[in-house]
Amino acid sequence: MKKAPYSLAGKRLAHLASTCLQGHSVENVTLRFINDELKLFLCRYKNSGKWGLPVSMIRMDESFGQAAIRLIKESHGIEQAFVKPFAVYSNPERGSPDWVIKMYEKLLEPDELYLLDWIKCRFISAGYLSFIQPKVTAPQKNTHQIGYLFEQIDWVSLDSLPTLVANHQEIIDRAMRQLRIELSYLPVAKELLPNEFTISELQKIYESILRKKVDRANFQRKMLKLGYLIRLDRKRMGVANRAPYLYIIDHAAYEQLMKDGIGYL
Amino acid sequence: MKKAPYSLAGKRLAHLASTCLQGHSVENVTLRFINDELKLFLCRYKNSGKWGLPVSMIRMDESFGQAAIRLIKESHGIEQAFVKPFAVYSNPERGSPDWVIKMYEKLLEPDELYLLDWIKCRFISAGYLSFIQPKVTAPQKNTHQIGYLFEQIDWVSLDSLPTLVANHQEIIDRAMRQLRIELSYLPVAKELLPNEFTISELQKIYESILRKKVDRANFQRKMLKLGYLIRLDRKRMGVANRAPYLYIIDHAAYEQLMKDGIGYL
DNA sequence: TGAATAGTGTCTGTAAGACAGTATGCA
DNA sequence: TGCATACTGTCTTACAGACACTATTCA
Repeated sequence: MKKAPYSLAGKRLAHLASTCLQGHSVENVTLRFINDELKLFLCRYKNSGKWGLPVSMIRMDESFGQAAIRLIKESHGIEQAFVKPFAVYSNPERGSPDWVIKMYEKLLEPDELYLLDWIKCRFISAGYLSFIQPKVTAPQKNTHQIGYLFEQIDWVSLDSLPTLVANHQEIIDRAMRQLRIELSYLPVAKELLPNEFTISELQKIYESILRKKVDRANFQRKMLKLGYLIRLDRKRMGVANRAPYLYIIDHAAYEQLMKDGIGYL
Repeated sequence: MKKAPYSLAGKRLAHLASTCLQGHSVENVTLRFINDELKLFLCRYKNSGKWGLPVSMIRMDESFGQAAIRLIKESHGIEQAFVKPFAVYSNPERGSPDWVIKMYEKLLEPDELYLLDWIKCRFISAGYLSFIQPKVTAPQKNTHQIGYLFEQIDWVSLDSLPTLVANHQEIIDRAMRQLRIELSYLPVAKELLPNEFTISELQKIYESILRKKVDRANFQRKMLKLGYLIRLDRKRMGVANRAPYLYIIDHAAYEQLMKDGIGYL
C-alpha cells in the first residue's frame, strides 16, 4: 500500500483520481466585456510560467458541459453561465500535455510521483466557449485550481495574447471563428452586457467579435429594427460626453431571435 | 477462464472489447443527394425492428472523427468523406441504450452474456454530420455492422422519418439546425453534388436544408455572383425539358468562400 | 406543336453604407 | 463655450423578392 500524499499537488491529484473520469477534460474559452472591450480569461501555470486556458477534469457524476460550468464557478464564483461546446479533441496520440506533467513533477514530492501515472494516458477533451456577465465582481483568487495550479490569472485583450501552452492558441482561434459563424444565434447581448446597457456598448461587442469597425448610425438602425431592445427613459450619466440612452432586452423577442437568427451586419 | 464466444454477435462484441475504447461512440447523421432530394442514411437494428442512426465505437488507435469516417467507409465503401462534429453527449446517466442491450441479449448465446458487461457503462458520444458524394454507387450490404447488427438500411427523405430509437430524432434535429446555421461555411456544393451539376440541383440542396422554396432567378443571380461556379459549354441532356447548363466548381474561389462564408439567401 | 423547365431581364421595396447635421452632457 | 460623443436624417447603392418574357429540349 502506498503512502498517502501530503503535498498540495499530491492531495489534489489523488482527489482527482478518485472523483474524475480518467483522460477526459474540458478547456474553457471564457469571454467577458471589461472596460468597453472583449477579454479572454487566461491562467499562468505554476512552475512553468506559461499561460493557458483554464482546464478541468470531468467528474464521475457530471457531463462535459457541467464540468465547464463548474470550472467557471471555481474560477469566478458564479453559479450559472452560458457555455457552448465548439470542438472535441480526441486524437489517440493526445495525452496529458508535457507542461502539465512537468508542472506536477516539480510540485510533487519524490515519493508521490506514482500519482502521475493516472494522468499519463490518452486524453479526450472538449472545447467550450463561455460568457461571463459583467455583474460578476472579479475572478476568485482562492479556489482549488488557483491555489494548486496557477500562479496568476488575468483578463487579456484578444488581440494581444501571450504565447500559450500546447495548442491553446489554435483552440482559441477555433472558438472565435465559431463565435463569428454562429454570432446571429448566440446570446451575446444578454450574456455579455449588464442588464442596462447602451447601443454603443453592444456595438463594441460586435466589433470585437467580428474584428471590424461598423458604422454607428447603421448599427443602431439595424439593432432597433430587430425589436428586442427597449429604450429606458434614463441615460448613462457621468461619461464626459453626451449621455447615451440605456436599453434593456425584451426577453421574449430575444428568445425568438436566437431561434431564428439575427442576421449579420 | 471464460469460454471463447462463437456466435456472430459474441465474436463481434469480444472483438470490440479488445480493440475499442470502452464507453465511447460516434453517431453519424449522413446526408446524400439522391433523386433531386436530400436523404438521410438510417439503419434498422436486428431483433428490435427499430430504425436508428449508424453508430460505432471508437478504436484505441483512432479519434472520434476518424471513427466517423471509418463508419462511413464500412457502410458506403468509400475512403474519404466530409465529416464535422456538431455535439457531444456526455450526461453521466447516459449508458448503452436499452435497445442495444436488448438486441445483444437476443443475439448472444446464454453463456456469452458476460460479454454484455463491457457495454454496460457510462457512454460518451459525439454526433457527426457527414456528406456522401453522389458518385458513390450504393450502400454496401456486406460490412461488419450490416451483417451483425442491421437487418435493413435505407436512404430516407428528411421530412418523412420513421420513429427512431433513443434520442436519435433529437440528434438529427440538432444536426440539421447546425447545418442551417453554418450553411454559409460548409461545402455542400462540393460534397453533395457530382463534379458537373446544374444550378437547379444546387438550388434543391439549399431548399432541402433551409426547408423553404427559393426563387429560381434570384438564386441563380446570387450564386453566379459569388464567382465560384464555372459554366461549361455542355448541357445536361435527356431530361424531357429544356437542357440546363452544367457547372463545375472553381476550387480556389470555393475554398476562399468557405473561409469567409457565403452569406445566406 | 405542346408541355415543362431553363435562362434572362426588369421593376420594386428594403436594407446597407456613407456621411452630414443637430443634440447634449461635461470640462 | 468648446469638445466629444449621441442621435437623427438623407442620399446612394446594392441586393432580395416578385414576376414576366423568351429559349430550348423532349414527348
